[in-house]
Amino acid sequence: MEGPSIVILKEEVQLFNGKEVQHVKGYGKFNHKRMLHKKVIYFKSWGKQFLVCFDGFTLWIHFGLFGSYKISATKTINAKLSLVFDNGELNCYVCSIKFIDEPLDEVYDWRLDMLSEKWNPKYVKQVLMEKKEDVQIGDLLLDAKIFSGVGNIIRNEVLYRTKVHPESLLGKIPSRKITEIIRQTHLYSLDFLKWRKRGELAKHWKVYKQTTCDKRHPVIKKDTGKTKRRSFICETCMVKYD
DNA sequence: ACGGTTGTTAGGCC
DNA sequence: AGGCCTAACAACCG
Repeated sequence: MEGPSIVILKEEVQLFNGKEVQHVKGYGKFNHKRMLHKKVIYFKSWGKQFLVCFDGFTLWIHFGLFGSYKISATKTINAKLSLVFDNGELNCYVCSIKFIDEPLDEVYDWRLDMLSEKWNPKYVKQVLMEKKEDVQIGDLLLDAKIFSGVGNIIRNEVLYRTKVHPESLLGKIPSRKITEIIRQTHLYSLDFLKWRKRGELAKHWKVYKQTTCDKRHPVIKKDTGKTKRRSFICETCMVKYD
């Protein structure tokens, strides 16, 4: 699940805002009692991390590659975590769970969360430029500590939009291009959010899982960089800065 | 039916 | 110390 999907989850659980947890269930090995009979103060997110805030601590949930959730409904598989309220329940499947005891402002820099109102492209660039020059931009876009919320779909589509090859090296990409990439992670995330809500995300993919690009050039599939994640590349349209 | 995957962390090894 | 690698998670889609 990428950042925008977590924002949608946050919107969907608003009916539990301020509500007391009646039961805590699930096979996850964590302290269930910690949430029992406690009130949810609010829900937050930082990139792909979903945060359920209680008085004095936060429940951290990450859905990773296989995770999913249901609200007031269940799947056939067992829930790792189930928070039951008097008006419904949140069921989480195949996710990572932990507690955060520090204040969230000490743990998270909201300037890096592309779907936060505090998102700051200049600051993102500053953090990005502290990285080594020979690192591939494709790898950097998957660094959740820089591009919080970007996943493999957003990464591929942003690189196609900006016409930058994923194997381009940070130190070789023109500064303006870097700024454009950063700006597009934000803009594409907003599009992702809009399209996902309409259930038409895949319809708008230009390269991700495509065999040809907009201009009908072939799109090649390649596992790139240290992250070895699937990249979709139009060798004609995209420039490799190396 | 089975290979691929919208992702991250933990831990071992050098 | 820190980079690099792998396993784990264990569902779902085509």
